[in-house]
Amino acid sequence: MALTRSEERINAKKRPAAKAKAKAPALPLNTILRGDCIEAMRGLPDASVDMVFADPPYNLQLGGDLTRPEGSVVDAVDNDWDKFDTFRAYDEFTRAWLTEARRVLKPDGSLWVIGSYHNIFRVGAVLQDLGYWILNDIVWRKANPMPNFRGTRFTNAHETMIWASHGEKSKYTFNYRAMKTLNDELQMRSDWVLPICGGSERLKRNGKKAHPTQKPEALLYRVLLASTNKGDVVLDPFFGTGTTGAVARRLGRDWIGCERDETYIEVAEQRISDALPLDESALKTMQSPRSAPRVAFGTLVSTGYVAPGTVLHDRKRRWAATVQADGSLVCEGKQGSIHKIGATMQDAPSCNGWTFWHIDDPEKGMQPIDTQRQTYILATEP
Amino acid sequence: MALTRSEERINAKKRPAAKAKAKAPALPLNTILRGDCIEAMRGLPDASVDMVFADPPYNLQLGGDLTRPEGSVVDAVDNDWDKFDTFRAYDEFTRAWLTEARRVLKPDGSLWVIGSYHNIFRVGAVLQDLGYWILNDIVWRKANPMPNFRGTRFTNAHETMIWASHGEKSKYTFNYRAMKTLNDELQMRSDWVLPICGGSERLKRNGKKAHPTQKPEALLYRVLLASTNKGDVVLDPFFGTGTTGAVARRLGRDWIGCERDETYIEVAEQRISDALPLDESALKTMQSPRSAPRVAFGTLVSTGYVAPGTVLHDRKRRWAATVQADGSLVCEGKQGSIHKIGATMQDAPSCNGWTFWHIDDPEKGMQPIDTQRQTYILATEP
DNA sequence: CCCCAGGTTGAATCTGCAG
DNA sequence: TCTGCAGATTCAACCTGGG
Repeated sequence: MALTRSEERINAKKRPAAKAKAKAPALPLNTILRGDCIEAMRGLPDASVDMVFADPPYNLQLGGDLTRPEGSVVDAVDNDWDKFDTFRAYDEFTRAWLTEARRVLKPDGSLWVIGSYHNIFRVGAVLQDLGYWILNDIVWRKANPMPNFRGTRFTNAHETMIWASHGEKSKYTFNYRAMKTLNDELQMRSDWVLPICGGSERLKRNGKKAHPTQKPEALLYRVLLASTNKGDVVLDPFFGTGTTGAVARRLGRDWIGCERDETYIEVAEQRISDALPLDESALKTMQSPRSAPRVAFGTLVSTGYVAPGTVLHDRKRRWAATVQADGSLVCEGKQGSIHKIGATMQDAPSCNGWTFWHIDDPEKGMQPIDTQRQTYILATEP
Repeated sequence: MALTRSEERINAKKRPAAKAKAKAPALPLNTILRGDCIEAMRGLPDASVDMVFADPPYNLQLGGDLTRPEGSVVDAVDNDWDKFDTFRAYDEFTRAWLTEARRVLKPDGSLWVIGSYHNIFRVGAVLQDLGYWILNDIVWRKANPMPNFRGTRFTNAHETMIWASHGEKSKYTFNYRAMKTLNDELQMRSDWVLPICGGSERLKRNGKKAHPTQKPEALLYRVLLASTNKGDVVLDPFFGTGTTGAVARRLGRDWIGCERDETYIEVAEQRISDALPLDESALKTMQSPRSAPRVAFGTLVSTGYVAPGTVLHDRKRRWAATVQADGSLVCEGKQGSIHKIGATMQDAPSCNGWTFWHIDDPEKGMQPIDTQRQTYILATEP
C-alpha cells in the first residue's frame, strides 16, 4: 500500500535514528481517550506526537457571585475540575501532566499551553523546570472581553499562551511564510486580536453553553497552522468539547484527545464529525479586517504629544480648557473627557472633542487636537 | 488649611492603626540608594512605601552577580542540569528581593513587575508563593517592536507586567475614573499599546544608549496614575536610569531608587533634576464617585430638591412609587429606601435606587433621581 | 428584505463602611 | 470578626422581534 501524503511527511521529518515508531503500537489517531489525561497519556508511546495543545484548568479561585450593574448574575466557571486546594497541589498536577506530555512529544515537537494570570506563571515555571524551551509567549487579545463590572481593576482583556519546544535544541516546526501571509505580509506578532467564542460557533446543550470555556476555532487555526504540518499528530490532554480536534480535522492534521467528562465527549464527537475538511469558508474566518487604530486622548497626554497643563480652545475661543494629567479637561469648574466637556460647554447632547478643541500653535495658528492624533498614529504605526 | 478632595481620599483609605509611620525613621525620599537593592531595602522601615515598581534583570545568566544559594557562581549553561540550577538561582534571587519589597510595602500598597517570557513566569510564581495577590497581568503591546530577523519565531512584540497587592485583603489604590478618562471613557484594558522608548527620550551617553532596557515614560505614567495618589511614595529597586523617578517627580509622587551602577546613577540624577513637576492645576485627575460626598435621598427631600408626594417610576414605568416625607418610598403597599424598594420590586438582591427610579420631568422627560443628586452636590459644593 | 431597539452574554481571583 | 445595607458599576458581539 502506498504511503498517504501525511505519512510521507512524518517520515521526511524524522531524525536519522527514529526506529521507535516502527516498533511502537499504532497510535489511537482521531479518537478521544476517556479518563484522566495523565493515565491516558501513559498508554501512548514515547516521542509519538508532533504537537501538544493544552488548555488546563485555570484554578480561578472565584469568590461569591458577581452581578452586573443591571443586576443579573454572571454565569461563572464553578466546575469541580477547576478547584485545587493550594498552589502546591496545582503545581504537582501541572508537573505530572507536563512530564507525561513531554515524554510523548517527539524531540522536535512543540507544546502550547493557554492560561490566565491565575495559573500561567506556575505553568510557565514548571515547564521551564522540566526542560521545555520557551519559544514565545503569545497574547490573545480579546476583541470583546467581559468588562470589569465593579470598576476595581483593569478589564481582563487577554489570555496568555506559552509556546515551547521539547528542548533547547529542538528543530521545531514554524511555518513562517504561512504566518506572514496570514498577517498581510507582515511578520506575525506575539499578540493576536481575536474575538471570544460566541454566536453559532458556541456549542449549546439544552439551551445552555455546553462548556464554560470553549476556545475560538480561529485561535486553534492559527496555532495549528503555525506549528504543525499536514499529517502531523496533535495531542490535546484537556479536550473538552473538541475545538482542537475540529480544527485539526479541517486542516488535515491527525489528533488525539483526552477527556474525563462523558458529556463533553459526546458533544465533541458530534462536532468533529460535522467538521468539514478545509475549504474556502475556513480561510475566511481568519481574515481580520485591519481597522484603524483607536487612539485615546489620554495616550497623547501620557506619551507627551500633548502636555498636561496645555490650554485648549474651541475654534471661536469661547471657552478655554486645561489638559489634566489623566487626559481629562477642566473648563469653567467642570471636569471630563474632551468629548464630554465639549458637549457640556455647548449644552449639546454630544460633541466630537477631536475636532472641537484646538491647540494654539505659534506657527500654524489654531490646530484641532485631531492633528496631534494623526501625528501620533503616523509615528507609531508598525 | 482645608483638605483637598484627593487628600481626604488618601486619609479616608488609611487603616486605623497606622502608627508605624510616626515612629519610623524618616524615609530617604527622592534619593538613589547606592548598592545592591536587597541590602538597600533592608535599611527601610516596614510598611513604609505605597507602591513598588520593579524592572528586574531579565536574563537568567546574570554573570558574576548570579550565585547559587550556597555561594558558588553560576556560569554559562548548556545542559539541563545547569539550566535547572540557573533557574533555581534566579528564583532565589527573585524570592529575596520580592520578600524584602513586601516587607517595605504598606499592607494596602501594590507592586508592579515587568518582564518577558524569560523570567516573568518565575517572578509570577514566586510572587504568588510569597502571598502577593495578583490583580492583573498587563501586556505592554509595543507599537514598534524589533522584528524577528531570522524568521524563526513570532515577532516578540510585547512585555508583561504583573500588578499585585500586598495580600488578598489589601485595599489597594486603583484610580478607576482616571484610567477610564485616559482611555476615552472606556474601561482601561489589560493590554496597553505604547511605543518603545526612542527619540529624544532615549538617554545617550557618549553617543551610545545609556541603558539597554530603558522603559518609556508613558508606561510609568500610566502605572503611577493608576495605582498611586499624589504624595505617595514609590520604590524602584532596579532604578537604572531613573524612568520611575522622573515620572514620579512629574506627577507629584515621592520616589526612592536602588541602583548599583554608578554610571546609571549619574545619568538618572541628571535626568530627574531636569524633569519638571507638572503644575498643580494639571494634576487634578478624575475622582471616583466613591470619594465624592455621600448624599442621602432623605437630604434631597428635606431640602426641597424632591418634594414629598412625588411619584417615581422605573424607566419602563412598570412601577410607581411615592416619596415620603422621611425620604422613603411607598410602592405596592411596601415601604423602604429607594434601593430596597427598587430591589424588592424587581425581585433582585440589590438595586441602585439612584439610577433605577426616575422623575417625569415635563420638559426633559424621564430623569433618574441621580440627576437631582448631582444638582444638589453642585449647588452645595464649597 | 433591511434596520433599529432592546436584551443577553462572556475563564472574574470584582465593595466598603457602620454598627 | 461578622452582618447588614447603601450604593457604585459594563463593552462588544450576537440574537430576536417589530416596523
